[in-house]
Amino acid sequence: MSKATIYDVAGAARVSLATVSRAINNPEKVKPETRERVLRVIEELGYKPNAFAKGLASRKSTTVAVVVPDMTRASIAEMMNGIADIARVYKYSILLYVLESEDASEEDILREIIASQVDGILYLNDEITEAQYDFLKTVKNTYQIPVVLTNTFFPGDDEIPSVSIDYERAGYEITKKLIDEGRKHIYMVSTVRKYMVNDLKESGYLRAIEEAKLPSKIMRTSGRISINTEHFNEYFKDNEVDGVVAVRDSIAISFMNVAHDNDVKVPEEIGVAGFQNTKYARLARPQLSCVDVPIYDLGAVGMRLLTKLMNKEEVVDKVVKLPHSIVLRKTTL
Amino acid sequence: MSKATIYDVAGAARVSLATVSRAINNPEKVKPETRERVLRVIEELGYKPNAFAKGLASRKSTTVAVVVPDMTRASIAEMMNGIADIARVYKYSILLYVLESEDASEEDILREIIASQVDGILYLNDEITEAQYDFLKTVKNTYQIPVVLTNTFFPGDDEIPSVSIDYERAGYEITKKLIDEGRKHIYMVSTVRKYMVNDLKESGYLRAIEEAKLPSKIMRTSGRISINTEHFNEYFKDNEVDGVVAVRDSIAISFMNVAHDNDVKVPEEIGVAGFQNTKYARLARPQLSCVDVPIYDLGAVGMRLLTKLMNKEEVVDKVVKLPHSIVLRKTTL
DNA sequence: TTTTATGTTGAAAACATTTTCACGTGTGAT
DNA sequence: ATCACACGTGAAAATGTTTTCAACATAAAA
Repeated sequence: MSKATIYDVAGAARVSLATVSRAINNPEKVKPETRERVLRVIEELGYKPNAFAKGLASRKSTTVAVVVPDMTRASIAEMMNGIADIARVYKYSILLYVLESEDASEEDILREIIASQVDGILYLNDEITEAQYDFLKTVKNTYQIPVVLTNTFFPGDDEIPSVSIDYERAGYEITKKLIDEGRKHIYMVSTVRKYMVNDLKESGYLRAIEEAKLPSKIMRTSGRISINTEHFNEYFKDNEVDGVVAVRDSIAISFMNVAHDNDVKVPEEIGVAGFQNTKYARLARPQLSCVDVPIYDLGAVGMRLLTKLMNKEEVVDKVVKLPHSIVLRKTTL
Repeated sequence: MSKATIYDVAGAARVSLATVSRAINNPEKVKPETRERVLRVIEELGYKPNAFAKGLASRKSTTVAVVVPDMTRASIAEMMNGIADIARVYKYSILLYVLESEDASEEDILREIIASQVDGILYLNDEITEAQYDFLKTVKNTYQIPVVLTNTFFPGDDEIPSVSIDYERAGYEITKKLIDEGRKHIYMVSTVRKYMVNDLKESGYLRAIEEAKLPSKIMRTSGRISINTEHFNEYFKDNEVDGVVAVRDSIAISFMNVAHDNDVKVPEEIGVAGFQNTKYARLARPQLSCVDVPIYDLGAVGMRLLTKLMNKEEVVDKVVKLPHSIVLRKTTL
């Protein structure tokens, strides 16, 4: 019952351990005839190499660690799909580390990851502090483990490869769209907590607004729906608004719902746009215009890049920006 | 630089390998004084036991495999959070296996999982065929690896422990709610593809409908939004409907949007309810009434159950049903 | 004082592979 | 005929732990 070992296979195939190992890992180094025989025995016995012994002896794990802040975010889940698909084709297993909400002794987790002997690390946080980045660099350098950042990057440094999109430009473009519709009071709704990617979206917004010599206004909100609602209601009392770019689809929709309750028409009186193109965007009424972020691809390309690094293939572009697009639906003119 | 081994620690602390190992794993078996010394050296050297060697020697991995069909589903991601939290407290690592969309040679994946020497398997599919279930049983029995099903179960067999909710009752209750509002033409919107959990929701619906001697009607739709829309529009032409229970929040919302386009008022003319209580439900306008499924808990409890099994603790309830609730918002009276 | 039990430690075996090295054996070049 | 070389194979070392067993010291019991 309990698992067959390489000894069993060697015995049954009347060869040495070395040959069995080679038949599996370097098929070209063993005579076709013998290989056949070994493979047949392997099949019969249902033999599968023990991953621990293999990892120990070869000092390779064919496993990558994927570090995520919180699975719940729609973007993370979709990225995981991309990662998993590519991981499968390159035969890597995925060790998943979900960071603890706050206290997050991240260094400890990284140490644990190192102890687990992964061949590479995929880091999926949409925010990264300088300290974290530096620590990742030391991990990379002292342990020689490739690391790639997905959906973030560290501005002004490309030591750690990254794949993301040009959020600044996306922010610019979507804002520009509202400007071109003739809107004059366009707000950006961002988050209280500072995320690097949201910062970039804000800069893009600002660039477009300044270029058009319009007044800029950034409104910060928590992610919580009920709080948002109150918050937005205040705004409708006190301000005139005819356009909103939100950093997330869900925030845009929240806002739109409040607009509706205040009897202002979308998109006639106010144009609304979000970021990401999640399922929310199509379920909203009216359907939401937004920046489409190729989330799945972000994951897939990130993983692919990591495989190259792990194989010590040469990579030309260490910081890759995937193309985004603007999808226009019913919340803009 | 490169990782310190147990030898380095033993050398520096002037003890044998065995003592170092014990200081880590069975602290009570080593004199406090020596233990101190060893631990200090470990700290200094930044020593972390090599996971492979450890796994090989102990024949334990403190790793569980989590098998999921598709990360994108909102429920899966949230369950992962619960799983990860519990895994962390019990010091288990998570090896993630995302099943390939279709061809899914599931047996192969399970073999791979076994080779990877995990201590337990958490299976998160919302559907399970008899063949799959049988295979899981043989895995469990021949390899002695505990398996637990999360958010599914196999009716009429409790050999493999499971944690889910009573979908039949939930279906009954939510339908009953619409009936109690005086609605007479209540439809259930389910999926074309047969999922076990959806079957259960349907039975619950049918039980309530029959009890009230009302006509029953189950409408099947794909999950795709654009197709749904067309489909639902047809219904509005040909049928009278005053209530809808959908098997997923997103389907309920799709339906509601179509209702809106056909100028029928929710909840006055038609009551709508969904399942899950995802973020969609609160973002919808009007906010969706639905069955609240404790997704996070499903994951957490499933993982906890698995830890018990792995530690060979006795478990009293092999099939656990978590409590659900009905959350009433604005799409019902 | 001798025996017995208890607590602390080290030596060595076990875990299941990969990989290095050396050894034939046959083949083409000199 | 000899040399060089490639090919196919096996023996054994190496990988870094845990665990069993025995040894030793010390304390308690007789």
